[in-house]
Amino acid sequence: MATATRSNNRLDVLLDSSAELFSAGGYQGTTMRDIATKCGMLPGSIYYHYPNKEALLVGVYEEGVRQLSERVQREIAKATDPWERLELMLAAHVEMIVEPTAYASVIIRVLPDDVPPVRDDLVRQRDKYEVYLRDLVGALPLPEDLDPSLLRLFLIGAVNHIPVWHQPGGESPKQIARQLMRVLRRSFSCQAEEN
Amino acid sequence: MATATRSNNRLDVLLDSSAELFSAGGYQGTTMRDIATKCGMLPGSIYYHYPNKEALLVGVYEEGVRQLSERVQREIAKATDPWERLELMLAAHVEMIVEPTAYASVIIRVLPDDVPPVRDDLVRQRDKYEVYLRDLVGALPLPEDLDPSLLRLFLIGAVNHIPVWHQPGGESPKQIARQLMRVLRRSFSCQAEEN
DNA sequence: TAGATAAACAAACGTATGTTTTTCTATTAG
DNA sequence: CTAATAGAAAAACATACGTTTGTTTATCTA
Repeated sequence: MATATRSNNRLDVLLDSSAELFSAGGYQGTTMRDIATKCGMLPGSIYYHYPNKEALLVGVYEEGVRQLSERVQREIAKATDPWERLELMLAAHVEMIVEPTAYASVIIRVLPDDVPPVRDDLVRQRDKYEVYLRDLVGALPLPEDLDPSLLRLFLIGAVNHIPVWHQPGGESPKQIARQLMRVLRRSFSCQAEEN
Repeated sequence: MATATRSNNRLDVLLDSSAELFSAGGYQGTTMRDIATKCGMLPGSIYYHYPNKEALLVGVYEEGVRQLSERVQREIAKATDPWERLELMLAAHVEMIVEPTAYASVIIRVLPDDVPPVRDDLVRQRDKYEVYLRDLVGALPLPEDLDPSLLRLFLIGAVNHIPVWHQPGGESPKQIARQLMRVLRRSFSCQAEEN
C-alpha cells in the first residue's frame, strides 16, 4: 500500500521557503531556523520531511530542475529553426532565474562544490537540465573553428551571471536573450555568406 | 614618525592563506580557525591584524584588485588594436582566476551580497577593476544594435564562470580568450563587409 | 468510533563559530 | 644594555548552528 499523505501537508510550503532562502542567501548563508521561521514551523519539524539540511537542498534542486526542464521543453517546441529554438530556451531560462522566488535561482546560486556531501547528486541534477542546452547548441550549423562545447559554457556563464547584475526595472528576459543571440547569429550568417 | 613594523611580520602569510581559503571555500565556508591553522597562527592572533573577519576579506579583495589591475594594465599596453587589447585583457584575466592560489579568484567566488556588512566596500573595489573592461569594450567599433554594456556583462559572466568548469589539463587561458573573441570579432567583421 | 500514524511542537544537546582578554616573548630604538 | 612594544600565544567566552529526543495533535482508515 502506498504511503498516505495528508491534505494539509506543508511539505510544499517548506520547499518553497527553502528555495527562496537558499536562492537569496546561499546554502551556508541560510540556517534551518531561518527556514523554519519562514514557513511557520519549528526547526525540529523540518526533520520529519528531510533527514538533514543537505537532503533538503537536494530536494529543492530536484524541483528546480523539474521546473526548468518542463518550461524549456514547452518553449523550444514552438519553433524548428535551431537559432530560434536556442533563443527561446535562453529567454525562458533567464525569465526563471531572475524571478527571485523561483527554484531555478537556487541551481544558479548554490554550486555543487559548496556542499561536498551531496556534490555528486547536485551535479547529476544540473547535468540533467544542461543536456537541453547541449543539444540546442549542437544543432547549430556553426563554423568549424568554433568549439560548440566552449560556446555552450560561455553561454551558461553569461546567462547565469545575470541575476548578479539584473534589476527588476531593467531589460526583459526576451530582450536579453535577443541581444545575446545577435552576437552569435551574426557570427553565423557572416560565415554563410562567405561560403 | 611612521608606525614601526617588524621584519618577521606575518601579515603577508595571513593574507595569502586567507585568499587561498576564501577562494576555495567561499566566505561562509571558511572559518577563522581554518585560516589560523593554514598560516600557523592561533585564531585570536589574527585579530591583531584585522578587527574582524569581514575586514580581513576586504583586505584580500583589495589586494586582488591591485594584482588584477596591475597585470591587465601591463598586458593591454602591448597592443593598440582594440580587439587585440580586449583579447589580451581576457587572456590575462582568465589566467589569474584559474590559478587557485590567486587573490583574483576570491573576487570571482565571493560576491558582495554574500557579506552584507561590507557589501559597498566590495562593490567599490570590484568596480575599480571593471572600469578596464568597460573602456576596452567601449573602444570597440560595434554595430549600433549591439548594446556595449550588455555585451560587457555577458563577457564578465562568461569568463568568471570559467573556474567552475575549467580543469588544469584543459584549454589554456590564451585559447579560451581566442575562442571567446572569435565570436565577437567575426560578428564585427561581418558587419564591416555589409557596409 | 478505535487504532494507527502523519505531522508538528517543545526543549534541549553537543559542537563550531567569531571574538575577547590576558599573558608572554622577541625585536628594535635609544 | 635596557625599556618599550610589535606581534603572537593561550585560553576562554558568548552565541549560533545542525540535530535529536520525547511528546502532542490532528487526520485518515478499518
